[in-house]
Amino acid sequence: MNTEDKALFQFFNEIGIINQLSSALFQARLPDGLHVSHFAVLNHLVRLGDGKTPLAIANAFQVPKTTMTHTLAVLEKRHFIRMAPHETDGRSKVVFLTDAGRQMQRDAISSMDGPLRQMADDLGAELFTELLPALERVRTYLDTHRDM
Amino acid sequence: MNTEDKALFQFFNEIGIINQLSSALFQARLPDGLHVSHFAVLNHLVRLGDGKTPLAIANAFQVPKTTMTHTLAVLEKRHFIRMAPHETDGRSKVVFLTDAGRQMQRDAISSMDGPLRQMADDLGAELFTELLPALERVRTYLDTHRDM
DNA sequence: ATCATATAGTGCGATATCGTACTATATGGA
DNA sequence: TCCATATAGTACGATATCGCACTATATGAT
Repeated sequence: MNTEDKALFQFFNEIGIINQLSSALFQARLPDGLHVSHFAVLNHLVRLGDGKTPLAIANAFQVPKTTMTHTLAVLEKRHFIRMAPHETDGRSKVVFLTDAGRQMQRDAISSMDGPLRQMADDLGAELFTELLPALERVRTYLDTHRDM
Repeated sequence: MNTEDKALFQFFNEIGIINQLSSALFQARLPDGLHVSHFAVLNHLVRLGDGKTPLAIANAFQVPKTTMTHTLAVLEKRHFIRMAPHETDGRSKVVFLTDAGRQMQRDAISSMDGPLRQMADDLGAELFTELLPALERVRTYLDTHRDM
């Protein structure tokens, strides 16, 4: 492992730790025992629109479809989403947000408002905005090289 | 949620996705069904030295101590580590790497060599080295503001 | 139209993660 | 010394994640 490799290795190490710390932080703030993975799905549907198939959502998060089946079952039991049969594909389903689901997403977002603002104050929002383009490059690359 | 908050939110979103994608990538390459969390502990002990207590390791990864108990039990069953009583504190233990554990860490490292080099070639190693200082700032901040 | 193959979703079992409660030991003050 | 409190680790149960196998439906070739 040469110097370049070490840098990349350390990069993913930092990513992992930041993910762990920030997830724990968000988790502690989320209302009503909502899990981060549940919020992520609600947020995805709000941002990109609902009516997506379970498989499409699983692919978006790069998790196995069995995992998404479980997550969606929890969200449905809590009445944050509802599942309908797919219009043209009898094998498939489509996922819709309920009013309660949209409300929960808003509540979750605002529950994170405090920590986010604190971080922006302490570290400066530029730090994050400047990192974003590079992170997006890495993310896009990984997304298109899943079988590397 | 204002524009600054949105940038921070998107930042942590990117971090989460990159973590998911890179973990999946590493996981698929790790030898012998080794889990990423197991490798992380072995790697930690190699890099920072063994003889640490389970609690110290749990704190380093910011996971609950019960999680670390489980992880260490798996590593011990596989003979990658051994646990010894603490010299001066009867409540505590210390964790040591075995030769097999050190060997497994080396094998795991080299199993990731291919993808890492590929990424360095495709994206440029500078991309990662330039991001590192900022990421370290964020990580250190989160680490010292766990109860935010 | 038939059939081989691919795809969407689920059931099930294994493992990882985590919260709560418990035991054993340590520590500091009366 | 005695005791209240804090700390290290674990047992146990709940949930999340994931791989494998299965069913139902779709698609494409003949």
